[in-house]
Amino acid sequence: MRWSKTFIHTLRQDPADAEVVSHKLMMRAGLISKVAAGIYNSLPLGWRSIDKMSDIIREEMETAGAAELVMPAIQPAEFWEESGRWAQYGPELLRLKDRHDREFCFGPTHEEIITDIVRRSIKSYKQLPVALYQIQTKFRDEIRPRFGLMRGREFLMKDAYSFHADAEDLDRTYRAMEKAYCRIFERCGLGYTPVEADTGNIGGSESHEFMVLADTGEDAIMACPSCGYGANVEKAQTGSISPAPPWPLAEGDAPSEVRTPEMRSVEEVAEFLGVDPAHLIKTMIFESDEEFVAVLIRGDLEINEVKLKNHLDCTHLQLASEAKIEQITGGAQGFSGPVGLEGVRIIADPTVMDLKQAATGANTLDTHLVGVVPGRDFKPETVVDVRTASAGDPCPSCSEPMIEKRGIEVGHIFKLGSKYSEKMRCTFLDAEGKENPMIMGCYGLGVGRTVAAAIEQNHDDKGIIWPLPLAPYEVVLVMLNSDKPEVVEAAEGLYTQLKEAGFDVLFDDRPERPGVKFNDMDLIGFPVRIVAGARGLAEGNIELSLRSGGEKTLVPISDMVETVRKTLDEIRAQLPQ
RNA sequence: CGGGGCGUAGCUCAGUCUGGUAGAGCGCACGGUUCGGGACCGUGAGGCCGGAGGUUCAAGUCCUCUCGCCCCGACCA
Repeated sequence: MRWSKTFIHTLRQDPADAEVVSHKLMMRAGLISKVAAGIYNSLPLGWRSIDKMSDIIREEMETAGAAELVMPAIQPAEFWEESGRWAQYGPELLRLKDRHDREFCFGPTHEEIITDIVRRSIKSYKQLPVALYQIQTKFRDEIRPRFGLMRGREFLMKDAYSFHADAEDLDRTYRAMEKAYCRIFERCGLGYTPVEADTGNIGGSESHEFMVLADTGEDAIMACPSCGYGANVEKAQTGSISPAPPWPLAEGDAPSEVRTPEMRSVEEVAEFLGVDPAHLIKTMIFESDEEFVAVLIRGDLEINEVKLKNHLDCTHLQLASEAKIEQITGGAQGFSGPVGLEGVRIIADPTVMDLKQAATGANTLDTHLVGVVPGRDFKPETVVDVRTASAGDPCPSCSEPMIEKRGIEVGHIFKLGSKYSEKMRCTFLDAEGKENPMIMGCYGLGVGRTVAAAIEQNHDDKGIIWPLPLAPYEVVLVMLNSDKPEVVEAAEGLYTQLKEAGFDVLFDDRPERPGVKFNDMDLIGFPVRIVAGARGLAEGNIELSLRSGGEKTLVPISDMVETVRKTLDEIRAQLPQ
């Protein structure tokens, strides 16, 4: 392709509305442009990278035994009503009506449709398993889209679904998908880590996320350097947390009230009372779908809302407002406690119940209770792990301290079980002639997000440094001094040769000044650069260099095709095939 | 939805506090000089100052309402 014939428009400055580096660079390099919040054009250059990403995904999906299909973006509400998600899904689901007033949605995911497809055709265990995938545009009306392709509302996703006669068979496909995902990210040259994950509102039993490691990642990951355990903080377990230090105050038969004016934070209260923050019972009032709950955690720890949400099995969960807290506890925010608290369920983290003596809010303004004994002075309805893991906590499998990393969730695989197949009666007859719901898995991968993550991980202050497999063009041929006929002749000739040799090459044939061309070349980040200019050609040479670094080499024009081939082979040799 | 910020030329921004007839740099067009790391000189085109109301002799600037965009939180590929 010739630069003059395609559509590449780079920006000199960072766009005002871009914050993270991948977003800035994708805009500046002319890969994407914005249409509305979270909605982007994929421009020719950007689309080439996305297309290459898609092809890698296709190859690995086929290897994993999945067949490609495409389902509609617009889906009738009836399927969603069948699965129960029409009511469950919040405003994130874009709902629309056709001219006959029939209800539809723009698909945020395709469990319902795929389940319908499979239930129509598959009737016997002999026809299982089935695995299907598509690469298709999704729409999720995210509360807050951000960071360009990192979290768009409209985005390209690969979603695969598998159907099985039993859990063991699902496990085989799940492992095959896990492996396919690893290969996809490895082939792109990305640093990633699979982690245990929460299933969110997709549902199911087991789930892993694939995280591309990047400081700008939106997700926190707890990882164990010694045994390799890794989990999203939302999901992360910990080994046993060290107990609170010995209680430094006198022990009584009942809690006693202490005035603590204006002291709302754990630190303030602990210091004032002369106890450790770990001696405090932090009491948080949450509002879920239909009720309020009081959640207790040790003062030095944090509540994990995802764990709590899963325990409560609710779709919405938020901290109660100040007014509600006063109404429920009878005291002001910051002075809540479990002693004498009635009318709400009390849920306690095990670390709270381990306390021998504790201090907590008295449900009265400016007052705390000390000498509180869990089990004696209050009894929670349930004791369950609702703690957020943090760096330094012991690993749940080997007890070594864990570290925290940040990552971009580029893939997420789930064991769905029979959640959808039961509701939608997607069943098969087993060898005994008995009807069973199929066991399902689903496997998502953000295509554009992975490309954005690749940039996040591969750039310098001049621009993108594409991993070869995702580069919009593997090779750029830059023609300098286009006013000199001998240069034009040589560059045109070389371009023809490179094309005929089958290389993925872009020919920068613009009559721009050298500085402009060099800067664009660095910004876009083509892996292999060939520069043809009067200076080198005077000696019969053309320059070759790599975006990733290293020296420029002078290559006789007649050897260039062979040199490019060798260079590309060397780069490819570094990547898994 | 809660909190914060921003909408002025194609892009990045000044001008808004203190009201007085619209600015810069880049880009674009034309002419000239340049030509291996975003050149220089000259000339020029380009604006309903996001939109609607209001206050005022006068509004980009003050007030009210709206729409859009960005950032922090809850959601997620």
